[in-house]
Amino acid sequence: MPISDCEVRDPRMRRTRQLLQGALRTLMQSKSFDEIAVQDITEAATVNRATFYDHYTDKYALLESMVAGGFHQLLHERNVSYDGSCPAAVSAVILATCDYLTGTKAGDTACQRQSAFEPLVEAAVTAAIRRVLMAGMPKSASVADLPPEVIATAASWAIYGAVKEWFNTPERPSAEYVVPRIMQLVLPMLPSATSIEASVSGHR
Amino acid sequence: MPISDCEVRDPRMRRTRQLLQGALRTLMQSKSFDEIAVQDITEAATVNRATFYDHYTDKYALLESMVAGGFHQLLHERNVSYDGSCPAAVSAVILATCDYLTGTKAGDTACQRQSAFEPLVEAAVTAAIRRVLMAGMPKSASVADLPPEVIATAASWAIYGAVKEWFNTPERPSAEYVVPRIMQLVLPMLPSATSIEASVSGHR
DNA sequence: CTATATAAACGACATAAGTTGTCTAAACAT
DNA sequence: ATGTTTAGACAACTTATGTCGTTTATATAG
Repeated sequence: MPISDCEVRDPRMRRTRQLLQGALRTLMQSKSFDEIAVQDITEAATVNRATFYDHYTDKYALLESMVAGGFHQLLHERNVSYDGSCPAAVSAVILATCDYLTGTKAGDTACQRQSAFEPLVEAAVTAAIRRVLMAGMPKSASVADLPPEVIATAASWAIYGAVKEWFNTPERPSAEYVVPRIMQLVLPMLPSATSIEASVSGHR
Repeated sequence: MPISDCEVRDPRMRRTRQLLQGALRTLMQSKSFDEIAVQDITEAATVNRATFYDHYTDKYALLESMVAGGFHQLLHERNVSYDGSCPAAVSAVILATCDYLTGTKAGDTACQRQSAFEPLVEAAVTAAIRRVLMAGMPKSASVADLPPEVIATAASWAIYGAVKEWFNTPERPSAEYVVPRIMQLVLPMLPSATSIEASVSGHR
């Protein structure tokens, strides 16, 4: 039973996990994810195949941890703190999701383009988005008599779904164009937005 | 290369595919999906293992086609026509999604409970929801200057995400309770809802 | 009813996935 | 510095995956 990726004290574990992640990263530049065997990864990482299973249950788990890590880093680079105010954070998260899919940030994320639509990756990304939304949400907030968890999940999936569809659009407009529009689409779902809506009471 | 599931003329193909689906259904009542090998499925279906690959590329493809079929049937039982008016259809779809996850309708769907959260299944369900939403959406409609495809995807993901989170809630309320609330959460995303909101201009 | 085509059965094969147990080496506390 | 703890290397093994070619049975058209 492999151990969680974050908070790995032992430098040996850090080392091998980084080797494995780096190997997968490299391999994904030439092959698609499901063409890559565990053996390929371990060979590229100069790590024994059995060792792989000491860290991840399978190659999907490795991919998932890479994605989660990459996305979190992307958020961090954009200074999206987990306790930021909601509307600004939402905008940043949407933009980060766009960047993540398009792979604007070379290096870390470029390789993930091909596998971006693997359902497992999607699950990892929505989970990351959800975490941000939950953090930026007033505790025990409810929009339609629904608990914050439900709202956060729905909103995170909506964001990812919208960005994904945008990404798939041929001749898609720029991220700068869609981000505010997706935000407009999603904001009504979020508690702070409702209060804004209530206070303004007549918009545009 | 296996052929699409719908419109299979040859009764031999129908037979074997039904056997395979039934076998997976049965097996999933005792094992979780990833504990099931292709060999297990074919043995239970009294079908040669090689034959399996004449129909599905792998066990995930089989699962996906089962899910899509089951969900569509569930919608059909609820008389959700693909050209129905939006608000009513949305409510029905949300309810159908709840039913699908809880497996209220025994037989077809009960077995899928355990694997309901497999990302691949989720992708199949959201795709099915999206199809309904797209059908019930005025062509070339746009909410926030976004194309209907983006809206439909975002909404379908939001619906599934909300229902999923509700389903995971310990001591969750009844489906009858959440459905209208999830609807309230999601409707602002949809074109017909915006017009309603605009006309009412002061809710509740 | 017969001929054709098409699907399933079957066996065999190569490759990949996981598992297990032992031994070695690196980390870290005292 | 030393001993205990824990991770990695390695080999061997079991099981599962996916493919191929041939043979047999069934469906359907004429």
